[in-house]
Amino acid sequence: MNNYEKLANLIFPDITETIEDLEKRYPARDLPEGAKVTRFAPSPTGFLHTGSLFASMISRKMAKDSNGVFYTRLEDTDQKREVAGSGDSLIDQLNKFGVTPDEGYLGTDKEKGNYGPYVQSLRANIYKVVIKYMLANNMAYPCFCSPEELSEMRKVQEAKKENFGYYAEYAKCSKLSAEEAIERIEKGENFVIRFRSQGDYHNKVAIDDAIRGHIEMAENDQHLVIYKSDGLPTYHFAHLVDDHFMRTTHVTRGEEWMPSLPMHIELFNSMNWQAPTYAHLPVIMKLDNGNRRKLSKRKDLEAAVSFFLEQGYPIEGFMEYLYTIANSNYEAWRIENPDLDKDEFKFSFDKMSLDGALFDLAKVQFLCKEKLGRMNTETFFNESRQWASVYSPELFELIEENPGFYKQIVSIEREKENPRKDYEKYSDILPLIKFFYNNYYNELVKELIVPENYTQENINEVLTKYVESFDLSLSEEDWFNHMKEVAVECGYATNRKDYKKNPEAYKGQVSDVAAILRLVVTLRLQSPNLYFVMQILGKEEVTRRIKNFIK
RNA sequence: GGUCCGUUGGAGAAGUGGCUUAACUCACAUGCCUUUCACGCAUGCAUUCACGAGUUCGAAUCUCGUACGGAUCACCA
Repeated sequence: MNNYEKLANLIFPDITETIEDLEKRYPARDLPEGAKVTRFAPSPTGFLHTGSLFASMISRKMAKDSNGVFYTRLEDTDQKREVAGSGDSLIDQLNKFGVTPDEGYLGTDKEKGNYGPYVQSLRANIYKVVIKYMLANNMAYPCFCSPEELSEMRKVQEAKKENFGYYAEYAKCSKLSAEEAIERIEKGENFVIRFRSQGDYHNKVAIDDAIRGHIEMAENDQHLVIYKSDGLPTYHFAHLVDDHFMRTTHVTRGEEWMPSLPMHIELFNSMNWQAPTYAHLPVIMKLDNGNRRKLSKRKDLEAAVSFFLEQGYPIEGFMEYLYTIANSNYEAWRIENPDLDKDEFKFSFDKMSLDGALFDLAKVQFLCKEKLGRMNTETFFNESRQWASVYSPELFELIEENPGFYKQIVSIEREKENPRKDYEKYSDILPLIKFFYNNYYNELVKELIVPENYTQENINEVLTKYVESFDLSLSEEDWFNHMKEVAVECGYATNRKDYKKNPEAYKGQVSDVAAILRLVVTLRLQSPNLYFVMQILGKEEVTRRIKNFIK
C-alpha cells in the first residue's frame, strides 16, 4: 500500500465500495437513441424562484421531446442555509405548474427511480467512494488552511493584482507529502479535501454549449474544495458524481454557472468520465433604474412563483409566457396552431436567446386574459372555485352559498368567438362581480358618487319611464329597442349619428340612458352587457334597485 | 482587477452578405364598430440595427477596436 492509499484509508476507513461497484449499481440507462436525461436540482433554501421554474420547465421539455427522463434532485449540502419544509413546497409548486418529474426526489421521504437516493445529504457515502479513490490516486489532498489564512492570502493577491484563489504557488497544502498530511490528521487537525488541478491558466479549453455554441475559456487551475469539513461535498463535486451516476446527458442551468465550466470539465476529464452536454440558460431580468438585473426574490414580487399562485394567474397563461421567452419561434407556432396543447411544440436550444429577457408582466397579463377569456364556463367555474378555496375565503363563500348564481355571472359572454376578457387573474373576479350580490350592493350603493352630468331630474325621468315598462323576457334586440323608446320619450337621440349632427336638439343619446341604468343597477360606469346582468338579477331585484334611485 | 457572456423599437424578438424602404407578438397612440367597458377591425410607432473603423459592387448580417450592460472569482448552490 502506498502513502496515498494510506492517507485515503485513514480518512475513510469505513468506505469499502469502489467506483466499479457504483458503476454496476447505476448502469447506463436503457433509452432510445437521442433521448435526453435532464434534471432540476434545487436547494431547499426557500420557495420556487421564477427563474428556476423557467429552467426546470425547459429541462422537462427537453427530456419529454426526446423520450428521455426528467428527474429532480435535492441539493441540500448547505445545512446552514436550509429552510425547513422548502423541499416539499418546491416539488409541490413544480407540480402545480405542470413540471412533473418522471423520477427523483418527490418530497420528504418520497422518491422514485433506480438512481437514488436523490437527496444529496443521503448520498454522503457515494461521494466518499469517489473522494477516497481520488485521494488514493493523488488527485485530491487534504488542506489544513484556516479561513484566516485564506483571507490573508486573498488580500495579498488583491494587492499584487493577481487572480484570486487557491492555485499554483498559493496552493500550499498541495505541496504537503502524504506522510505530512497523515501526521497532521492523526494530530487531530481540521481539514477539507481539495481537488488537485492540473490545469494551466494560460491554456484554453474549448467547450461547446448547446445554446451558446463554441466557447473558449481559460483552463481551470483552482484547487477547489470538494469535501467540506462537515463531511458533505461542495456543489461542483456533487455535480460531477451525481450527474455521472444518474446518467444525466444534458445539464441545463442558469448562465451564472458558466464561469465554473472549465472546473467541471476538468473534474470529468480527471475521472475519465464523459461530461454531459451543457446548456446555459439566459437568466430572467428586470429593469431597475434603467439597469438590467437578475430578478431578485427579495426585491421583486414576481420572482417568487408563489406570487402568481396567490394572485390567481391561470397556470396555462403563465406557462404560455414562459414558452414565449424560452423559444423565439413559439409565438408564431401558437398563432398557427391556436388549439394545440403547448406540449406539442418542440423546443430547441438554438431558438433560445442568449441574453436574459426582461420579465414582462404586461405580456403575462395579456396571455392570462386570453386564457381566462377562452375558458369554458365549467372550467372557469371549477378553476376559480379551486383558487378561491385556498386564497380567497370571501369569494369562496359567495360561490358556495349559491354556485348556480355564480356560474351564471361568470358565464356572461363566454363560450363565443370573441369572448369578454375581463379577468387576468382569479383575484380580479370578486371586485368586479360584487354588485350582483345584494349584501355588497346595499353597502356599495351608499358610497356611490353620481357623475355630475346626470342630474337627479334626468335620472328620475329615465328611471320612472323605464321601470314601468321594461320586460326581461324579451330578446336582447327587443329589450334594447324598448330602451330606445324610453330614450326618445325622454328626449334622447336613439343613435350616435343623430346626436352628433344636432346635439342641441337632444338631452343626450341612448348611451346616456344606458349609462344611468347601468349605474343604478351595477353601481359602475362599466359592466358586462346590461341585458345579461339584468337577466341574472331578475325583474324584481332590478326594479328594487331602480326604484331606490327615484327621489 | 481577472475571466466569460451579451448589445436590432418601450418589452419579447425575426433576421446568418443582395428578396429588408428591418417580419411577428405585447405595450402605447389614434380612428372605426358598439348601450358602457372589454372584444374585434384599421392605422401609426427603429430613415435604422450600441459606437467607430475596415472587408465588399453591396453589411443589421464578416473582421478589428471602443463603449455600455450582465454573470462570476466561498468549506453557497
